[in-house]
Amino acid sequence: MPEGWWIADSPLPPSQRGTGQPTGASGGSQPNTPDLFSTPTPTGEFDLFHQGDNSGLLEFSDKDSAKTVPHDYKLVETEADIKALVELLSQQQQFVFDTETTNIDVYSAELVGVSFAIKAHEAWYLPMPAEREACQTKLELLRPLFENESILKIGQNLKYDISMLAQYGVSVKGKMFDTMLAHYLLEPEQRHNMDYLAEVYLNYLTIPIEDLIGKGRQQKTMREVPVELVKEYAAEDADITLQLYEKLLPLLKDNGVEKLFYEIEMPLVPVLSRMEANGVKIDTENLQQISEAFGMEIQKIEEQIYQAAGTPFNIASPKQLGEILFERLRIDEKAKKTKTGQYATGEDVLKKLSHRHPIIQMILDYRSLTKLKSTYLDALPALVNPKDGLIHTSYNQAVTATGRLSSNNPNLQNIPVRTEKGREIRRAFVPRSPQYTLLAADYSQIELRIIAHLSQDPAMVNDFNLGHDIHAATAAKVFHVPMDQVTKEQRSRAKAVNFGIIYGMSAFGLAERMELSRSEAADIIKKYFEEYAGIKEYMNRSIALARERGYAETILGRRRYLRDINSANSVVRGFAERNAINAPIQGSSADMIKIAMIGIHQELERLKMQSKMILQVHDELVFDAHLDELDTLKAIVNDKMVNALPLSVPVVVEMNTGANWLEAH
DNA sequence: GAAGTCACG
DNA sequence: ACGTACGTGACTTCA
Repeated sequence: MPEGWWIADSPLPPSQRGTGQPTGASGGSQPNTPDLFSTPTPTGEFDLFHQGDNSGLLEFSDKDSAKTVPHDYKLVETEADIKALVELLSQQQQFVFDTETTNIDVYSAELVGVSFAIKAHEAWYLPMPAEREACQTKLELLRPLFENESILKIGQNLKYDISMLAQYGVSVKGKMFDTMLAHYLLEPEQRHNMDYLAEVYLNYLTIPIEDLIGKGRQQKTMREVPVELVKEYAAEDADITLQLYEKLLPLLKDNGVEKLFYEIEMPLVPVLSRMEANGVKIDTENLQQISEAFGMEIQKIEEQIYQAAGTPFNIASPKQLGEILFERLRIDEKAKKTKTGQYATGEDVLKKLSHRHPIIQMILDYRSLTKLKSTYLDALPALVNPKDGLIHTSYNQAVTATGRLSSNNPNLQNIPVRTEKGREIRRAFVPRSPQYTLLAADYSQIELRIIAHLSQDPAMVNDFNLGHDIHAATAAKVFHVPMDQVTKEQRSRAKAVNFGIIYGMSAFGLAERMELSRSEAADIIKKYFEEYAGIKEYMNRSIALARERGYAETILGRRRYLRDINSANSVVRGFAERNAINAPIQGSSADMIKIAMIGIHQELERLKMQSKMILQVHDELVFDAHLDELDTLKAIVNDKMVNALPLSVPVVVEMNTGANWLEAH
């Protein structure tokens, strides 16, 4: 990524956004697409392609506006036909492709077929043989197409297709357009699946996949479905994706997110695909040992809890636990209730009651141990891929409202670190072989640096420019003591305030978390804003701007629509206002690390390095670093992370290596 | 499938 | 007078 990043185009008011926008809660307002449905009735031309079934008709099941759309979906089977198709596609500037597979998990899926489209209402489907060698041979005919740098590849959730083809040694190259990611930038908080997009933007109901493979216990794989049916389904997906591309393309520009799309989100797709494929080595024996030890400890605590309660019960049931604590033991006469009327038994509630009865601490211990055991110790070993012995997480690029990634199956972005016992789990994240070591690189205080940059508050900018410990510097200002005389307590409180700032906290919220009275908390906040007046002004500006525009935006113009920002309900409006403060900060940080990831990936490729980027945890990147490359890798990682998105304060990256993730921290 | 809880940044 | 810090995903219980 080149230096000298751009400032987002000046935004259009919401009223000038594209007409195809689903709008918040009232997302039902559907754009009219008369051109699509005014297509002439089938001519003899279409009859040439009819297969003797009803493939020319798509009927709307639950729409009053049942319509007939003529289409032309062709099965391509013979080698001659495939070659002719490849020839045709290779002359295009762009094409849509979509893979059909036997499984949603790429690492246990086989290719079943590939569909293509280059213009609306037409598509091709190529079934692939079940036999691996034959499938590979057939795929070789398509390789030049996917690897052609000069053709734009269009798809819906391209990471899946790219990962799938990579399993067969085919790398998809050239510029890309993912309709899912395009829509994510336009409406990050809406859904982005194809069925939804087709309905909203094309007023079109797609064939439900359940119609083919069934659902529940007796679900089939795509391989077991008659090829004529798969053809209809797969070709439709390619066709719809093409039509969505045509709708979404102009909207990216209209909404000022074109650059973000082509220079960040799209280039990130193959990077994430590769990171997922790289995988992470887990020391499962280590985890199993800890699990056994935890199991015995849990059993002991369980008995103590039953003893203290005077009866056995299901400790994992918040309902039963609440009744034991607040009805049987009467630990708190005015116990807090949840919104459904149950007793609240969350950690923050229990902690405040821990002095009242010894059972409380036992329950907290029980909870933390069972959490660690079920979510990590027992779950992770079961997710190791038997083919390569590695764990492959999946990064979702279109989930969060702010532009962050999320990780699932398993989530590797919430591996324990805060408590002593939990932290031990990180020892089980190890290098893939003895020739490797783990390198962890994380941005230091990135969100506060972004606030300093956005607000240009002189005091905070100065603290960062002088390389001060920001929380200590804040404590010195708020508590009126010299920097070198700040106590741990003062620093810790200042840190809590700095965090609160990022989230748009209230005095009440701060008091809750710092165990201060509300007035003490209010006092600290008051002093904070006296010292950092620019921060307060920035927060007010963020809210005012969101009010005017209807959205908040990051440094690079990533938007989050805040439809409640003018709500008459102060609670609802308060949420939107805090989002107006937080989204640009959290989102700019997300933009920054995405740019860094793309830059690092390109360098690793260019230099044909063996080191692998394996994890992203919001402000941290983890690498399986080849020992011979360690110095080079560190230099690349630092350079790309520090220079990804220059701020008006220094961006600092901390790096460490170790024999496991815990030691690399 | 919702609710409650808790793991992370 | 009101409710109360941002963003996620996984597990368990229970209707």
